[in-house]
Amino acid sequence: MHAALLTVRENGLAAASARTIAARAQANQALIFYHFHTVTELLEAASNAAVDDSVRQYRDAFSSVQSLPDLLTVGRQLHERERDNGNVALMAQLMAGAQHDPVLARATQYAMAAWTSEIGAVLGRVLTGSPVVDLIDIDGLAHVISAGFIGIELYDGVNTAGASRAMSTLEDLGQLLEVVNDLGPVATRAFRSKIRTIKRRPARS
Amino acid sequence: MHAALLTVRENGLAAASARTIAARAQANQALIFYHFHTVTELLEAASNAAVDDSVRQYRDAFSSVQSLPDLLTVGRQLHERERDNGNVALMAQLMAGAQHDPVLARATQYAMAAWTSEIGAVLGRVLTGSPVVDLIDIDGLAHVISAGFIGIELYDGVNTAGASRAMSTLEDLGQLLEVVNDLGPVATRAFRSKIRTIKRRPARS
DNA sequence: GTCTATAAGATGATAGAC
DNA sequence: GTCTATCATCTTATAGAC
Repeated sequence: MHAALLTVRENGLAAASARTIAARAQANQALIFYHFHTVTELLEAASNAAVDDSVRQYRDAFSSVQSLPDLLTVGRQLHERERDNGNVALMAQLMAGAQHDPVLARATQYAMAAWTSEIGAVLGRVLTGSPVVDLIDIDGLAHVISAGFIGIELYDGVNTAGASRAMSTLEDLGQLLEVVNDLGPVATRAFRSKIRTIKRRPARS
Repeated sequence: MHAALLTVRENGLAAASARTIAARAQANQALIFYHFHTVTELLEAASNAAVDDSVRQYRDAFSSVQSLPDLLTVGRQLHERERDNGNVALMAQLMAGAQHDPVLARATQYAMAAWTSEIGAVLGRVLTGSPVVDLIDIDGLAHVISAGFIGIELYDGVNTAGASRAMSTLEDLGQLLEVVNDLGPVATRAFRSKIRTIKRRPARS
């Protein structure tokens, strides 16, 4: 399972054949089919275990978050570590393969559900009572963040400078929420009333 | 070229072999190598042509955009059409493959540069003078939007409900910019001063 | 559980006839 | 430019010895 994840992280899903993975593990190719039936089921088992492990590692950091600036700090640390150890690239590869493979689809559903529920819980705790929740759906925001990280990671492999700029801007958007969150009572009232006029004329179709 | 794009869109990059593409075009497999040298170079040529075509189609709509609400409307229409015709899924597949293939990397660089420069130009026109540019880098925002669409499209193949929620929230974030943009003079001043205090304590490492 | 051997097929790419 | 035929290699997956 370790060799399977290493292969996808370093060489991509296309290179993750039974023979390549087995060679990396110094094991026999036939063992993969004996233990996991198919290569994709091996990837699923390995991904699920890795996700459980990563999420468990961040549970403490998440539960200590009490404010939006806290969350931005912890979120940045988490993303940097997960990106550096290749887990985001791994997820991106699996998700691309998942578009046409039901087993990989199940694996990525599991991973995304695990992360978005964690992120959503923290966001909910930090943003309750904030004027931004009048406009922004918390659960939707958790999905945007998770999916956005995947997109930016893929972009990073193609245009590193552009991706790092995108990451900075994503953090700036978090700071924008922070600014709105901390407006004084007068500005907050103006903000809320402006939201109402926009909601009366929704841009969504 | 048409058959190549259809294959990637409908069956994924893993299925885009010379034989599969040629069969779809009712052509001979060997012709691909005669005309394009390799399969990935065929994909590059096809993708570049498709991107040029799509961008040209939207140039008029983009140039008519004069306000942020305009942009959100045009942006939503553009994304819906590009998603429905499979161009976003195509880009996502190519970008995933681009992580470990220099030719596909070149193709996706071309595509992303074409889109982000268009989006960045409109954003710049619409947001100049707005208080949000004190905090948000326009070019970075264009990259976030492009990469974000890719991520959400991949997520859509795995969790349709979650992805549609993410898309709605992305639009709500656009509306948040609109709200901030349209605050009265008093609230705008409060907003700008709050940005300054946050920038003095930057969250970025 | 782990190995060898092998089936049965797909793949990129080329040589050479037309 | 287009075709057939082919090579060498890789693929998943299984049968059967140990």
